[in-house]
Amino acid sequence: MCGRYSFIPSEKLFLKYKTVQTNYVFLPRYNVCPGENMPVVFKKGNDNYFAEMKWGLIPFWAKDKKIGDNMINARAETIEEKPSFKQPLKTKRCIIPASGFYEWKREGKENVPHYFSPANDAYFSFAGVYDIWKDKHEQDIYSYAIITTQANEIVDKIHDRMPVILNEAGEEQWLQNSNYHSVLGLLKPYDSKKMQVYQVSKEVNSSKMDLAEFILPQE
DNA sequence: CCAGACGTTGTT
DNA sequence: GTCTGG
DNA sequence: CCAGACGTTGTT
DNA sequence: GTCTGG
Repeated sequence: MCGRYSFIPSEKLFLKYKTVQTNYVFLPRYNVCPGENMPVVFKKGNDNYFAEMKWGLIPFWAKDKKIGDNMINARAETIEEKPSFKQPLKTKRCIIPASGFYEWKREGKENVPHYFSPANDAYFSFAGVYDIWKDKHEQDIYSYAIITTQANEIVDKIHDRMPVILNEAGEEQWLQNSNYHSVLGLLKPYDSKKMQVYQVSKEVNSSKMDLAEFILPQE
């Protein structure tokens, strides 16, 4: 899945993604929810840029932008076949930087949130696709979906799906405007030794709250 | 041919 | 049960 | 992803 | 826009 994540900005972002620096204002976020506007890295020409995009991919041909509410994730296993994702896969690949992500473990009637974060790095690079939709004023609306894959050994204890996370070598390959067949191999579960997990407060379940304590281990 | 969908997740 | 809002 | 709503009328 | 189902 991947329906919530965190994003704690730092100067490292510009170095890591070799982006052209802009006036983009980054705010620390501990509970990013579907539908929100968040920074995403994409390539334009030979340069990488940050752009603010809405989480939930609205296909360029959509008549109603609400279709994007259902497009927060794209399954790696079927992304090539899906009308909403096949064209973005070819020409509109992007990276969503994240400090960590949440997955819920179903325990009877309870949903128990767990937080996954990098063991060493500052950020995860989620593999994503985006699209550009025009609203009634011909304004470009950018939106994105996070690609998911089967869980690795550490995530599998909590949940059976996880976001595709790119390693350093994969990041630039994914953004490059190359034949998409050559990057499909990147859509694999991440090395579980490069991440950690712990249970966190159920307060994160409420999308209305966004507190730094959400990413701390629950005692 | 036209009409209608276009998605993932989890749960049953 | 299913949709909407965050 | 989870939480919360899910409806209409008339009156203030 | 493009595919599927009827």
